[in-house]
Amino acid sequence: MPPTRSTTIEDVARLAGVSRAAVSKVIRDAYGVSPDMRAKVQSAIDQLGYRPRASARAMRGSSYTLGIEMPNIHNLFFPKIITGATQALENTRYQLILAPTGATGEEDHGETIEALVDHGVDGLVAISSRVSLEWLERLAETVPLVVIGRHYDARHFDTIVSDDAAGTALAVQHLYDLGHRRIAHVTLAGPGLEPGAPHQVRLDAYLALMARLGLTPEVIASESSETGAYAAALAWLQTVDEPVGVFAGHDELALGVLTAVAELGRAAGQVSVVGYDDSSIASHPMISLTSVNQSGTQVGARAVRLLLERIAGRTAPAHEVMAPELRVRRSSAAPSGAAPRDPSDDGERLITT
Amino acid sequence: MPPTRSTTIEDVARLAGVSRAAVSKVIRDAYGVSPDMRAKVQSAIDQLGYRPRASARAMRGSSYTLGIEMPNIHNLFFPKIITGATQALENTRYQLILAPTGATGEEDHGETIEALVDHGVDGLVAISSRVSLEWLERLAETVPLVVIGRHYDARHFDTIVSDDAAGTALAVQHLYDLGHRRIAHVTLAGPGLEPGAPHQVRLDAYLALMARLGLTPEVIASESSETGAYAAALAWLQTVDEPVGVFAGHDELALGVLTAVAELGRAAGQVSVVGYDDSSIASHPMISLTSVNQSGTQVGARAVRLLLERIAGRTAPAHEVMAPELRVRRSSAAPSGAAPRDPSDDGERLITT
DNA sequence: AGTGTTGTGTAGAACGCTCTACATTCTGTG
DNA sequence: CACAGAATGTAGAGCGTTCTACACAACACT
Repeated sequence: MPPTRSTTIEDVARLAGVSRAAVSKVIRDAYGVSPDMRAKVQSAIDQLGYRPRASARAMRGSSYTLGIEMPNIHNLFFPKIITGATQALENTRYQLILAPTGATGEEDHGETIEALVDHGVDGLVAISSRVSLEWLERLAETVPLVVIGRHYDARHFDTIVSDDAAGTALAVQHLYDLGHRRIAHVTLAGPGLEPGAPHQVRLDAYLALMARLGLTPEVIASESSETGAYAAALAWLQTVDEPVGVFAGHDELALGVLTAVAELGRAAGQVSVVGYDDSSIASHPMISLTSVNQSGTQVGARAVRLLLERIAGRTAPAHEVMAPELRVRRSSAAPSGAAPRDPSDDGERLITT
Repeated sequence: MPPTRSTTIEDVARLAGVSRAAVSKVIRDAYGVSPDMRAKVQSAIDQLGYRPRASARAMRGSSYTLGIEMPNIHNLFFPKIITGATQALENTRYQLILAPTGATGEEDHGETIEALVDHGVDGLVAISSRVSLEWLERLAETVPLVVIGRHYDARHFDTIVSDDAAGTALAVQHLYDLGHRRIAHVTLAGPGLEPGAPHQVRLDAYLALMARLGLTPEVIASESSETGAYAAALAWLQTVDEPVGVFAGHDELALGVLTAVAELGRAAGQVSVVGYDDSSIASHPMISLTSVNQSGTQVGARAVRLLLERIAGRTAPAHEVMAPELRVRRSSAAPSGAAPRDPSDDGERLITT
C-alpha cells in the first residue's frame, strides 16, 4: 500500500487511544512501554500503514538514515561498495541514501557531502578524493564519518583503505616478473590529488618501486574516464615499439588502455595491462584484465559497521587496512613469448600479499 | 569550509539585524525583499557559511530535493540515467538523492520508494519494474512522480519509455537479415513481470515478430544478472549445433551470453548476440556487442524536466516515447560467413527506426 | 504505615524552517 | 494634502517528530 501521506503519529495515537509520546516510544523501541501498550500501538500502526517521516525525526532525534557520497558513478568499483553497505544494513532500522558527485565534472565534492548533512543523515560515508584532510576533520566534529580510501591517521573519523602501496607492488612486481623492463603507470591527471588519496599513494609507490628495481618510471596522466585513458594511452603507445607493461590506476583507465592496445593490434605480451579494483567486467573472458582486487562489498559493509559503532558512541578513531590480491588474467603476459592470447586459458592465479 | 552544524536561520537573522522571515524570503528568492535587504542578508549568509537544513524545510515548504529509486545498481544503464538527471539539475536549486534497491534481492521496491517519500523529497523518479500500476497511481496522488520504462497510460504520473517493441523489432530483424532462422530471446525469469514493464513488452514483441516471420520462438529465462544469463545460455547452447541468433533482454544478460559463447569457443556467426541498452561496455572493442541504444542520459534529463514541470503545477500526464536505435557491432554476424572476428573492423553501422 | 524504587504513561517544549496575516512605510493620484 | 494601493518588513503559528520533565501507580522494604 502506498503511503497515504497524512497519517501522522497523532493519528496513530488517537486510534490507539494513547499519547503521541507513547507511540514514539514504541516505534523507537525505547524504554518504558508495557507489552500491552506495544501491542495496541503496533496494531494501530499496521492498520493505518503509518510511517514516521524521516525529515521530522531528523529535527530532534535521529533520522535513521546513513548517507554515502559517491564520486564518478561510472567507476564499476562503487556498485560493489554500495552492495556491501546495503547488505550490512539489512535487519537494521537504518536506511541508505546516496548522493552522486562529479557526473557534471563539478569540482567541489564538499557541496555534495554537505547536502547529505543537510538531509539530517545520522552518519556518512565519503569516498571522494577531492576534499582536504582538514575539511574532513572539521566535518567529522559534527557528524559521524567514515572515509573510504584515504591513507590518513585522522583523529575524528574512521578510514578504510586497501593497502595501495602493497597493491601497487603486486602489480608492478608481476609485470617485472613477467619480464617487462619498461613499465608505465597511468594515473589521474589534474592538479592536486590530495596527499593520502589512493591514486597519490599508488603513484608514490610506483615511483619508489621503479627506483628500487632500477627502472625508469614513465607516468601517463589521464582524465578519470575510459576515453581519457584511451586517448592518453594511444598517444603514448604510438611512440613505443618494444614490449611494455602498463599499470593503470584503476580498471576504468585500464579498459581505455586496452581499447588503445586493441586498436593498435598489439598482442598481450607486447603490451601487458594491469588494472586496479577488479571490477566486475575485468573477469569477463573477453576482457580478462589482470587486476588488483580490493573487495568492494567487504569495504562497503565494513564502512557501515564502523559508522554504526560511531553512532553508538565510539569516538576513538579506527583505521582499517585491507590486504589486496592480484588476479592474474590474460591481459598480462611475458614479453618474449608474445604468444597469441589463448581464450581457453581461464586459469586464474591468485597472488596475495 | 565544512558546515559548522549549528548556524541556523536565526543566527543569520541576528547577524543581519533582520527577522527570520526576511532571511527565509531571501534564500527562497521570494517576493517582497528590497535589494538592500538581499545584500545585507546574503552577506550574513556568506559570512556564517549558513546552509538551510533540508529536513527542516521539508516540514513546511519544499525540500528542494528530488529522489531517484534505482533497482540493480550493477546494470550499466542506470549510471547514464543519473548522469543525465544530474546534468539537468545543474543551475537549479534542486538536489538529487538516490535510493538503491534490490542489491539485497529484496522484493519490495515499494519500501525504498516510500523511504524516499519519508525524506520529504519534492518529487521522485521511479525505475523499478516490480511495483504495480495501481500502487504507483496511488502514490502519485501524494507526490509528483515520473516513471521510467513503463508502458502505462497513467493518469497521475508521467512516463518515459523507449519504444521497446520497435527496439525489439530492430534487434530481431537484424538477426533475421543476417540470415539467422533460429532466434532465441533471453529474458528475465521469475513470476510476474508487471504488464507494461519493458522486459514484458520486449518479450511480447519478440513472440509476435517470430510468429510474423514464421519462426519458432525460443525463450530462455534467466536471473537478472550476468552470471544468471551465463548459466542459462551455457545450458541452452550445449543443446544447439546450428547457427543461432540470441536477443538478450539487456546488456548485462548479453554479457553473460557472450561469456558462455566464449567458453564454448563459438564464432560470432555461429552465435550472434544482440543486447539492449547500449551500455558503456558494449562499445568496447574487446566486447563489441551489437545493442539497441536508448539514450540513458537523455532519459534521465527528460525525467527530471518532467518532474520539475509537475512540481511547478502541471497535472495533465505526459507520456513520452523515445525512438531506439540499433548499434551494429561484431557480436552479430552472418551465419554462413562464420568468419573469425576481425578486430580491426570498428565500423559501426547505425540503424534507426 | 511510611518511605523509597521501579515501571508506565503523559504534557509540552523544542528542533529549524516556511507561510499566512498583519503592520508599517513608501508611492502616486485626485 | 488626504488616501488608496503597492512595497517591504515582522510576528507567530505550524509542520511531525523526539525528548525531558513529571505524575501516578504498584510494589518492596523497614
